[in-house]
Amino acid sequence: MLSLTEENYLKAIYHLSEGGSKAVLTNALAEAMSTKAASVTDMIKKLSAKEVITYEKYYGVNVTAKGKSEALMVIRKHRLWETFLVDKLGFAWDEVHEVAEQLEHISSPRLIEKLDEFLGYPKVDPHGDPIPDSKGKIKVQPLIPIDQLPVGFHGKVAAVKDSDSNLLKYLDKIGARPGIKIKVLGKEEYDESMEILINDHRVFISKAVSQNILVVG
Amino acid sequence: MLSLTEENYLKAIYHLSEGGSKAVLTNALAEAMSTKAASVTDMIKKLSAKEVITYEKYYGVNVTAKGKSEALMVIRKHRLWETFLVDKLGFAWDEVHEVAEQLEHISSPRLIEKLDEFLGYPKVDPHGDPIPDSKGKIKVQPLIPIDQLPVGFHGKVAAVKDSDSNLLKYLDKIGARPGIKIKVLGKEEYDESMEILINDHRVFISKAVSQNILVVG
DNA sequence: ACTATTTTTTAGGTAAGTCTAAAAAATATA
DNA sequence: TATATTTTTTAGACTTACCTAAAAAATAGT
Ligand SMILES: [Mn+2]
Ligand SMILES: [Mn+2]
Ligand SMILES: [Mn+2]
Ligand SMILES: [Mn+2]
Repeated sequence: MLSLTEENYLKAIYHLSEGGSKAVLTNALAEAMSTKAASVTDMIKKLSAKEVITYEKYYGVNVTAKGKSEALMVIRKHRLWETFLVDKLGFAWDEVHEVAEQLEHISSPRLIEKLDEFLGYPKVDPHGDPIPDSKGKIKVQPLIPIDQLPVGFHGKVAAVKDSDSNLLKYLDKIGARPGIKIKVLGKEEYDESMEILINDHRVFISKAVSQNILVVG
Repeated sequence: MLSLTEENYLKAIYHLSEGGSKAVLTNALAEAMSTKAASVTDMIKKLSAKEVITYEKYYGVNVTAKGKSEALMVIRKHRLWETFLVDKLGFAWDEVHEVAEQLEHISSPRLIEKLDEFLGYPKVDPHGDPIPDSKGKIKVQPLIPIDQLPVGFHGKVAAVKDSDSNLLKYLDKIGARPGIKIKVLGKEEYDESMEILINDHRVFISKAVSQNILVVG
């Protein structure tokens, strides 16, 4: 149905529309896809013809119900493969994203159901991101980056941003993994750095780090 | 280096050149790729430019050392994935080929080494085909289809042809799997059908079946 | 309200991989 | 050897996904 490229565009549109209720704009999508606005306009016409998005000229695009379902299937595959790579093959969590970007396009409903079963029907991927079930149902929890939390807050790490490999390496080093207890010990107004208690260790982290550690809101 | 399409052409050329020492002809390749001769001519120019084959106009192509190595890596991936699907995910051996055709193009040296380790460094895939090692070394045993064997021969099934899903379903039903003992009980000259002893059962099989069951020559 | 700037779309073009139809080369036949 | 047939290549065209440059629409500034 959708080509590999179309799947990637649709996934990007879905992610950009998460949270915000506004339409996804051409330039934002071009930025996300590392491509040019003209290419985006070409592609959104195709996706619109395939009825996975609605498109109004100059006003951006919205994902349809059909499109959301297809996007969630790609995301399901991505996160199941990441889980496989970490849990079964022993990959580090900072090594899986690029490979999962390829594996998410393998087309075989049977494969993904068998993989899900093999992994024990995981609810979240190695970075704490929820895995949509076979019907496309996803548990959306509002997550808050810890840089926005007050001093004294304590809870558990729910997820981390999985975009940057070097960030993930550092988060792993300080023990900031999903499920780990975390407490905000202090905040520095000047540079928005903070001191946290994690894994029974006091750690100072900059905002560049703290905005990538998420707790349930 | 090579695109998905180029990988598929190269693999087909490699398979067509196996056994025979002659150059692979345009029409044979077109047939194997389910495409037209004109498309093949275009592609072999590209593969020749990338030095994975040598090409002489009107006389066909040959795989270079570099090309053989690249083809064997694709075949290695295909067979490791088939083994994963059967051994770990519980696929039947007639269900894996199409999915492996997709998975063989995933590009990640680390992934394939980890997968090999996870599977316990298998020597053959579910159909008995040898899996090239990480250096591209493959154990080539001369295999003979049992329709060419004399009455009275006994040995073990080494491999089966994995091309047709319905054939594989039937072979599985009569128990013709790699490693199973087999004996030729009788041959009928008229239609080249034969009676074999397999799995302690006498089975009559037509040539269409017997030419797809292979033993070590 | 009228420019100026930014954003988006359109126009036209490229590369990969495919096709059909026609030309060229190789092979088979008489 | 000359002709007929088969095989292969070339020519020209289509689709997908991309690009640059120019036009059009929307937004911002005065
Ligand atoms: Mn990821
Ligand atoms: Mn992830
Ligand atoms: Mn196969
Ligand atoms: Mn096989």
